[in-house]
Amino acid sequence: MPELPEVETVRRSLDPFVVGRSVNRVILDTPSVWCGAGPDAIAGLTVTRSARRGKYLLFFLAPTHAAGTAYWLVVHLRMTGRLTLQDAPEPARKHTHVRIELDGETMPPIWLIFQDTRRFGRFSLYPAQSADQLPAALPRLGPEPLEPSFGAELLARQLSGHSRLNLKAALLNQAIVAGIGNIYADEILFASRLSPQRLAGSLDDAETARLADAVRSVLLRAVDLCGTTLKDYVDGWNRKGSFQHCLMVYGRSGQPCRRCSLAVQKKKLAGRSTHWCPACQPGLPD
DNA sequence: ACCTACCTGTTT
DNA sequence: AAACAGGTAGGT
Repeated sequence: MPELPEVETVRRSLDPFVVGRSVNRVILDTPSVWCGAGPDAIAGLTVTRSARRGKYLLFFLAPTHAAGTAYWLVVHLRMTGRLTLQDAPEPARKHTHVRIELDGETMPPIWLIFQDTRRFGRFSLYPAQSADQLPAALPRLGPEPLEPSFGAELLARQLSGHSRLNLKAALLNQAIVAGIGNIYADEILFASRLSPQRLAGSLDDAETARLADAVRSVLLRAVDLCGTTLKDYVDGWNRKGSFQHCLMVYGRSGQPCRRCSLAVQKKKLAGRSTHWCPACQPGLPD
């Protein structure tokens, strides 16, 4: 489900409703989804901030007493995870794994519910220094593509150690750029007019600039449209995204390219299904 | 730089 | 029955 635009949309939808509330209790229906410090550690702590790094969603949990320990709660939704809010207590359903009751001082309690059909998603809890310093335990992640500092120069630097990697694999590599997954990698390459088979080391300056621009523009537009709902993805209030109506190549194999009408191709690359237009994205012969 | 495993559900 | 699905960790 969730690439950067979807995770950012979930974060924005949850933030105003969870920040300022404290954890009443945590019900861990599926213990295997929880890593690091145990869920009991956050009882009584207050959510003071949400953040996102790549596809990771983070909540800072501050103690009410100065002597207490603060934590980062780090959530990764992987393929089919959903993090939603419910006004009423929600009984555990088939794929419910975590339920957190949050209390506001004057507001009635609200429930943060984690559901995940495939059970790939994870909650990780780490003792924290400060809300300004993200947990060091996150895997090595490349730059945030929506930060102002991201551009052709930074992308070229990130790609420089991977000249023999094809562009599809490069965009999927979270250590090169954080947050891009299978849908947006294909859409970014289409917008760049670059073949997914091109090698990272083969780009000239103009091509690198086009790629960097497309990374930003595609992800920004997808955030504006609240992400892509193919099947499972919804935001914190069960609302679907609408970027699925804007897809140019992903999921369109055999259909005419929306720019030139030639049939969109599909093949497995970097272990993932990859969609591209052979006319708009000329590259190596197959 | 690749492969498989992790899971369940849906599509071919 | 087999392939496939928004992702990543861990193996070779």
